[in-house]
Amino acid sequence: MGQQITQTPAAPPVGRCRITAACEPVAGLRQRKKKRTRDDLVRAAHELFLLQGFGPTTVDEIAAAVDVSQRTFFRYFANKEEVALAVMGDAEDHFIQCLRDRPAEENPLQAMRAAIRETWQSLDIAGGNSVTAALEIIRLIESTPTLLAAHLRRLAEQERLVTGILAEREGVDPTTDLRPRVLAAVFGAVMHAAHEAWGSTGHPDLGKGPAGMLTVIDRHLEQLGPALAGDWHRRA
Amino acid sequence: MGQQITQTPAAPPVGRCRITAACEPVAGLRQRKKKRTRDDLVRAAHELFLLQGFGPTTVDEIAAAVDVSQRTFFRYFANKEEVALAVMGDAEDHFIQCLRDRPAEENPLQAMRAAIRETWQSLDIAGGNSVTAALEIIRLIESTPTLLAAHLRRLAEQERLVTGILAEREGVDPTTDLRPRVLAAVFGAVMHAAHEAWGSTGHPDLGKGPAGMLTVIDRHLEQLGPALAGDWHRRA
DNA sequence: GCAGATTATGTCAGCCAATGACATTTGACA
DNA sequence: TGTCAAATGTCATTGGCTGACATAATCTGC
Repeated sequence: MGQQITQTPAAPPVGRCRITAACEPVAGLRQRKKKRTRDDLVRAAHELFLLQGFGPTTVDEIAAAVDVSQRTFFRYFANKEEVALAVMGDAEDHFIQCLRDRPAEENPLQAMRAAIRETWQSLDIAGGNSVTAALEIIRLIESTPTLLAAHLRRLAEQERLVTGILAEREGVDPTTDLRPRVLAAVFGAVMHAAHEAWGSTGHPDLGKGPAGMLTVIDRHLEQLGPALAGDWHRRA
Repeated sequence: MGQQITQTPAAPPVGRCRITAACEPVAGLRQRKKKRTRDDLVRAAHELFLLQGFGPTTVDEIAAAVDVSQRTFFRYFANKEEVALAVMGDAEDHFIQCLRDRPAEENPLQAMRAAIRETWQSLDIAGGNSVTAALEIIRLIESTPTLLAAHLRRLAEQERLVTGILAEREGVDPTTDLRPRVLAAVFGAVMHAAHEAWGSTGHPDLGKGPAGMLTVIDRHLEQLGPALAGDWHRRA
C-alpha cells in the first residue's frame, strides 16, 4: 500500500516500495526532510507504543517527541492507527512486489508461499532492525483491539491487490472466476492465523530473525489441505 | 457474541441469543424497558445510517431520536460502530448456536455450511425484516471503512469461538492441532468474500429473502477446492 | 402499600482524535 | 535574489468517549 508522503497533487514516483527505494540516495532537500520526519514519527510512535501501549499514547506525545505540531502529524498519517501500521507497510509493499515477480511456472499457492518467504528474508537482509520491528508490531497489533481492526481492514484492502495479481498471472477474469478472490482471502486468513499464533506464544526469541515466523506460517499453510479434508480422523 | 445488556455485575441469562429468547415473554419491567430502549437505539441508528451514512450521523442524533442522553447511549454500546453491528449480532449468535447443534456425523465443513444456511433461513422465518435489515447492514459495512474494520475484528473474535466448537466436535486439541483454527479462519474469509461480492453487485432485490445471499455464499464455498488446486488451467 | 437498597438515567466537565482555515516559514528554481 | 509552491504552525471547532456525581426509576422484603 505504498503510502504517498507527498502532500502535493504532483505525480509521485509510484511502484517503488520504501525498502528498495533506499538505493536512490539524494532527492532534493525537501524530499529528504519529509522522509526524515516521517521516519522519525514512525520510530517515536513505535517506541512509545511499546513502552506505554497504543491507547494511552497520545498523538501530541508522538508529535512532541519529534518536535512537530500535532497538525503536522495528521498531515503524514490519517489517524493514530496508521502510524503504528506503517512499519508493516514496507513488508506489505515488498510482498506485493515479490508476488508480481514470481515466475509464471509456479501455481498460485506456490507463488504466494514463495513471496512470503522472500519478503521476510529480504526484510532480514535489509538490515537495521526491520524484522525485529515488524515482529514487535505484529504482537502489538494482535493484542490491541483498535489496531487489530485497522490492520484487518488493510489486509482486506491488500487482498484486492492480490486478487488482481493472481487473476492476471493466471489469465482469468476476476469478475467471473471467483478463484483469485477466494484464494487471496484464504491466504490472508491463514497469514493472520499464523500471526496470531506466533503472537500468543510467549516467544522470547524475537531478535533471532524471521525463521520462527516463517516456520509458524509454513505449519499453518500445510494444514490448509487437511483442514478442508472431509474426515479429520482418517489422518495419515 | 451475546452482548449483555445488563449493566449490573449480576448473573445474566447466558447462552440465549436474542432471536430464540423471544420466547420468554415477561422478565420484569426493568428488563423490558432496557430491551426496549436498546432496540429503539438500534433501529434509530439503522435508519439514520442508511439515510445519511455512518460517518455523518452523530451519536447525539441517535440518542435524541430515542430521547435519551448521549451518556445513556454509551452505556448500551461501547462505541458508534457497535450499534451498527448489533443487527448482525443476532445472526452471529444464531450461527454459533446452529453450529453447536449440528449432528456429529457431519464433517466440519459440512457442519458450517449447514449452519450458515440454517441461520439465514431461520432469520427469514423470524419475521419482521430481520433479513432485510441484515442485508442492508452488510452493504453498509462493506462500503464504510470504519465499519468494515470493526466488523472484521468481530469476525476474528467469532473465529475463536468457532475454533473451539470445531475442536470440541472433532475431539482434537486446538493448541496442538492447527486444523480447527485454520478452518475457522478460512471459512470466515470466504464468508467475507461472499458478503463483499454480494454487496458490490448492484443487487436491487434486497427484500426477496436470503436466497440470493445463500447462492453467493455457496458459489464461493464451491470455489474453495478449485482455488487451492495446483493448476488452475486443468479445469473440468 | 411503604422504606430502603439497587439500578438506570441525566448532567456536567473534560480529554483526545481529527479537520478546516489561515498565516508563516522554507526549500525550489529561474 | 526574488518569486512561487509546498510544508509547517497556530487557532478554533466538532465529535467520540469517559469519569464523577446527583436524580429518578424499579425492585425487594415487609
